[in-house]
Amino acid sequence: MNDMGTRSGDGTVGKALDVLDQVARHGRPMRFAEVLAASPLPKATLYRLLQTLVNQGMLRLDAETGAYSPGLRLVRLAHMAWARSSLAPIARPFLDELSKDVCETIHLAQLDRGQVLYVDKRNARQPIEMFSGAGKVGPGYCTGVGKAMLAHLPDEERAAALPLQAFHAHTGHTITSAEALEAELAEIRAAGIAFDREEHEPGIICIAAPILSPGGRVMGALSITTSTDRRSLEDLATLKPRMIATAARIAEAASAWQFPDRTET
Amino acid sequence: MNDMGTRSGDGTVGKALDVLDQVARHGRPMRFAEVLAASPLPKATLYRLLQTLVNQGMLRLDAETGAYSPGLRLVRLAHMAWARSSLAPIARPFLDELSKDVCETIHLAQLDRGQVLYVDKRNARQPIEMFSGAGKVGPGYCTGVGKAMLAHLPDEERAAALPLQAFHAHTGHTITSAEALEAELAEIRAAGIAFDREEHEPGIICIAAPILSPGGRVMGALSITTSTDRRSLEDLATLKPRMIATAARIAEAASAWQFPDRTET
DNA sequence: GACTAGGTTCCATTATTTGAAACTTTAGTC
DNA sequence: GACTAAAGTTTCAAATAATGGAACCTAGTC
Repeated sequence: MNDMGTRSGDGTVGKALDVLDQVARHGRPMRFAEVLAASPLPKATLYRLLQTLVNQGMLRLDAETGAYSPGLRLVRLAHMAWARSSLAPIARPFLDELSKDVCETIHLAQLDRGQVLYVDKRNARQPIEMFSGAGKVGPGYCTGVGKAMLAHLPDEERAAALPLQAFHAHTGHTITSAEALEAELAEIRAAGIAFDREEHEPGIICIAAPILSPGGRVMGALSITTSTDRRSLEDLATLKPRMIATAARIAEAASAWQFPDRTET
Repeated sequence: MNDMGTRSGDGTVGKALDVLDQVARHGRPMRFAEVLAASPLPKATLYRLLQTLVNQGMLRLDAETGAYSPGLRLVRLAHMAWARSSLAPIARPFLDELSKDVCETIHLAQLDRGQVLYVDKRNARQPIEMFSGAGKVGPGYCTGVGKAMLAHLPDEERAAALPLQAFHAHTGHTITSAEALEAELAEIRAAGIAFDREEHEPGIICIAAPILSPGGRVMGALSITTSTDRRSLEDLATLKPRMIATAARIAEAASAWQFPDRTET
């Protein structure tokens, strides 16, 4: 039972996926030398790994520039992941309804290794942009959905997730220590709702509710985001019952979809 | 020399990705025994591979049921793949414009191992369903976009792609042999446009144009789909100039976007 | 309570990965 | 255009990690 960093260590496959992540995370195509510089692996090893990944369609190697970018096979795989392992398909009707009522940006998120993974989104007015929402990642410690989810994690998992937070001070309101975050999470747990008080971006606030399974496990969270010049925090707070109710309905739909009847372990 | 199926053979990583595909392709969560039955790998090997994939977040193992489903890490990775390696972000404004003009379903697709991978979509009227389009796969030999892309593939790649086609007779109009398809592709190449004449679904027709790079390489294709009771094929054919023009503009935008900057220290 | 099928672990064997170094190609410079 | 540095590719013996048959659990069944 080592399990120290939860990350790499799973042999060749782990290394290959690390490389894949590396290339995917980087904002633009990477040349071999760039990947090499960013990786602890020796030249030859990296070279063969990249070759394999390209061969498998997980990476694309531009013939002209010799640069690597994430491959389309990922898109294919993710479609299934999103359609089957995320809350998005289940939550869709509820988000639609909520979106029609409050004309603000709505996010549906899940937790992935301590980070917020947005799986669906409704914009205030515009037609929905496709992947622009789904797949995007955000910090856990300074977003409404992130804190809502972290707050309701079992102690053990929360303890594992906190060290993964960057605690970068995006604004003057950002929580920048694990201790302060723990205190905030306790409050959130008690209140049943979380707020983002301009902790991620100045002028941007949000209210977020966790989506909890009947057994009390966090499945995800949803949030309504707005800006300080449109609404106040107090104003947002009035949406609390609405949020809680929607979260509950999503949770219900999700567990109904899972298996007819099954509570905790 | 070997290269028999272009597939697996890349050592452990290849095997792991095969397993991942297996689980993702399957419509619902798979128990260990199911995966085992569908895989050539021996029990112990498969077991460790699945463990690794779960550990890496590529698969999710439901603690209650012991069933595997695609993991959320894929969604995260795919977001980057879609945003950076697909035509979708570049083509978006052009699709929007086209969508506003002709009120029909529009698809943007790319080729992935001989299959059609839809990367974006505009519905006739409804708000866009998110992943419903992006990530979905379809057959190459009996869709407009599929044929448009196959037609413009370099000989060598086309020869590699044809054997991957299923040639299943979805309707009475489906092309069911490689020879017939080759003939059709030649025509498409000459005409510069492709049609789906109820080859995939009865009553559904479409017009599709390839998106070709300045160098003549296929980058993707776009299509307008409708049903026989709304429009005729002749009617659709009138959209040809519009399709070609839009495809050209997307190609232009894409090649302009290709190499924004070059070397770096 | 014995049986069976699904799931997990063991461990000697073997194949695969490894990585320093040599080599080839490409891009940059004088 | 020859020279040089950097990037990219291949080699090969050593070492590590993957393999898979079989034994071992565990939970559900008759």
